[in-house]
Amino acid sequence: MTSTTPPAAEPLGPLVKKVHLRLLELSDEALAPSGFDRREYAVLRALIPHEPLSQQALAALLGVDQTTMVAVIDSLEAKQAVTRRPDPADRRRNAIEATPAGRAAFRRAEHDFLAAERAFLAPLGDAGAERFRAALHTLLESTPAAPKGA
Amino acid sequence: MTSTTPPAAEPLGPLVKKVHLRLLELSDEALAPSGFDRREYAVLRALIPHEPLSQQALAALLGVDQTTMVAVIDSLEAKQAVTRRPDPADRRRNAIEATPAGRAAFRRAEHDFLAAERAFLAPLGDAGAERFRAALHTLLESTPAAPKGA
DNA sequence: TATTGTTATACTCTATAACTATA
DNA sequence: TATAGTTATAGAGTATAACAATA
Repeated sequence: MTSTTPPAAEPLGPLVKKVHLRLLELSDEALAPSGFDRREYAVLRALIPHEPLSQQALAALLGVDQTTMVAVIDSLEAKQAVTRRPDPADRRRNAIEATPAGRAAFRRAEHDFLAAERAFLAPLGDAGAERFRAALHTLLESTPAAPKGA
Repeated sequence: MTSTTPPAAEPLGPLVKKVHLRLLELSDEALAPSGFDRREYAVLRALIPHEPLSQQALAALLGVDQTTMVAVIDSLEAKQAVTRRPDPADRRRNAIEATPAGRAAFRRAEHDFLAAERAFLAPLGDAGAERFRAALHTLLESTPAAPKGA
């Protein structure tokens, strides 16, 4: 049927959720060769331009719990992608820093990851992809969105 | 390079996730007066145009587990929004049907829900909102996306 | 034997609380 | 006293497995 004006549009929530789930799948696939999972990738991405950072700073940057960050750093340290050492200025803090191998592995992972994103957005065309990204930002900026604690 | 070209765009996954979370908040707020939660609303929405339906049919329509559906129908039945009765044609099945009160409550809930969606999309403008919705559909249709079991 | 609905169980993810060591 | 990191625990949400009734 061509002239179907849908009497009831599909709710936005499930629609966005499906897109999100698909992105999670694509991200997992794209990152698989690197050996990093999504969260490790996100931590490296946040860390590398600003290292060294404390675990607390990383947790705040990514908006995740500190207890979660402990586990991610544990894992990245076991993979020798980052190092933990006491911050000389405040020895309660851990100064997290990427190793050279960690930085190189991240660059490779980022290359694959960005390629997967481009492939995902390709059906929208260049302009459409830009509009889509911009729309997401607009929607987020327009809604204060209680900061989780409130 | 000019100093403003973003060297690394924010990954799409977290961006879409934030939009999704915001939509969940808005949906909860919009549905609060009705007394239905998001899942109950989704079941009523799927049920009412096609009732009666079996629990299995509803679960398949919504892409959720059958065990989850049991709990949702339990809850809707307790609120006297739907009735369970054995399907005469196959007494293993439950024929789920909305009560008149359930249908009326759903219509009110849907009114509030759709208004909340419109308000959320308002910053994009009418055309932008349509493009955004269309982009979501395009992205989903373009990616086969392993059907969860595979 | 297969299927619908049900219950009980396990698993994942995340948040909360309590502990330590530093400040 | 307060803070960074850690650990242990509990909660929400969902999936898996086994069971009863029916086909």
